[in-house]
Order: sequence, then structure tokens, then C-alpha cells
Amino acid sequence: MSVGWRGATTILESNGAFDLAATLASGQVFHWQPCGRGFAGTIGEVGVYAEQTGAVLSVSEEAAPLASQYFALDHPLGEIYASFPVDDAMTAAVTFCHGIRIVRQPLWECLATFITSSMKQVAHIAQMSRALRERFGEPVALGETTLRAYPLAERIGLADEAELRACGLGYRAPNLRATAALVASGEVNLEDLRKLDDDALRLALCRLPGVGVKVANCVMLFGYGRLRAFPIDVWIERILREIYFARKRKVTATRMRQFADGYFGPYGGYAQQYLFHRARTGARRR
DNA sequence: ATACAGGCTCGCC
DNA sequence: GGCGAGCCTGTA
Repeated sequence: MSVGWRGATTILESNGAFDLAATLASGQVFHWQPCGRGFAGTIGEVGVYAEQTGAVLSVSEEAAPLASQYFALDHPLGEIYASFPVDDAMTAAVTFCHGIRIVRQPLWECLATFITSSMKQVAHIAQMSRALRERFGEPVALGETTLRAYPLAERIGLADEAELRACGLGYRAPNLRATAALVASGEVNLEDLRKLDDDALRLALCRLPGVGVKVANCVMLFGYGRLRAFPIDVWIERILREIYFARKRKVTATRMRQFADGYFGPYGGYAQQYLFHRARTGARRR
């Protein structure tokens, strides 16, 4: 989208720092597009324009409460930083990622997106997500332009595998379809799962086709707001091995999970996101 | 070009 | 419970 937003906006306050651009680029969410001096995207079925100038964040008026919730502006960032373990890697990550927030995504959209994410780079996840939206998503007006909402589970549940493969999903297609059908039929109610504690929620999510521990942790963190959830992907695994297990030969996945849960504490998900984002975009690879 | 990506599942030990 | 192999597809 090349045309800037010209409608009315509302200024939002945040509890501590907020960096809109860094948050949107940190690999939690994949569909926001640069638009004018800000970004355009959808939150559920609502089109949103958001723009940040200095410390001032403004969003399209009718989306204000929704955006405030989505961007988790209530998270106590100062308190979260204070809870992190003190070591060189964390210190560097906080400096680099200052103001990134763990967003609260709509549950189905978050679950579906991370089912499609396995063995994929960010660019390709965004591409699959766009293809799904364009093919199956409902149009969403934003000023003069039209965006597309993430397709409902009902719609994806009805799609056949070939249609999904045409969106680039590959072997993920049957998993996404099957999970969509479970959600659409009501056999699995994602909202009801909110009442479960972390371990029970993880187990429930892992029963869905295409969802293992890593994807479950992403959905817990980015959808359910479980800030202790600590997804371990290849980037984080590399960091844990190099920095926190530097002298160990073999470290099993179970051992690594136990370490992360104890070491990074109640806001481990934030720590993970910061380590991850810095490793991906900041620290130079060798 | 061929390896490799922000994994899940299955079969085996 | 741990390990290895196969699975789709785009990118570097």
C-alpha cells in the first residue's frame, strides 16, 4: 500500500516503552505492511492504521481500544526487564530490542499462522499468510483501501488440500485443514482453553494436527498471553547452546526446556523474543 | 545448484 | 524418553 492514511487517529498511552516498527518486525506477526508513515494491517476483522512518531503512537480512531489490547500496551515493560536474569546476552538483547512488546493476537489466526510456520523463514511465512488471506479472507475496509482478514476456520476447514497447497503450504496443508475443521465444528473451542493452566493448555494445543511443543508455545505466547511460554526454535536453540551450554556436549530438548523455564523466569517469553530478535537481525553471524 | 529454513509425526530403540 | 528419517517449497 502506497497511500498514507488520512483519517482520524487516536493517541494511545503505553505502560513503559513501545517500539511499533520493531514489534511488527520481530517475527510474531507477519501481515502488517508499510503504509505512509506507519503500518496498515488487520486485527481480527477490523482494519487498522498505526503510526509512531517519537514516543507518540496513534491509531485509526475506531480501532483504538482493540489496538491497545493487541499491542499489549498494558504489559509492565519496566517490571518485565527487571525480572530478567542478568547476563551479557540478556543485557545486549534488551538494549537492542527496547520497546518490543509481545502482542495479543486473535487465537485462531495465531494458531493457524504458526501451524504454517514450520521449517519456514519469515519471508515465506508472510507469503503463505498473504496467499491465504487473498484467497479465503473476507475483505476489510480501511479508508480508501481494502485489506483482507485472516480466513476464518470455517472457511479453511472447507477448503480442499489442493487449494491450500496452491497457497504454498506443502505438507502443512492437511494439518491446517484438519485443525481448522476441529475449530470450526466446535469440537475444539480455543476461547475455552483460556481457563487452563500453562501445562494443560500446552497439552491441549499439542493434540491439534500440526502442533508440537514449539508451535504450542508460540500460540501460548503470542495468542494466549502466557508470558512464561518459551518457544525453542533453531535460533534460540543455537543461542542456548552457545551461551548457556557452552561446555556441554549433548543437551537434550527436554533438558533445554527445563533450563529455560527456570532461568528466564515468569517473563521468559519476553526474554526469548528479545534473544531471538537480536540473533536474527542484530548480532552478526559467523 | 544443493543445502537449508523460526517442525511435526512416525517408527524404532 | 531419545534419536533418525521423511515431508513440501522458496530462498540464499
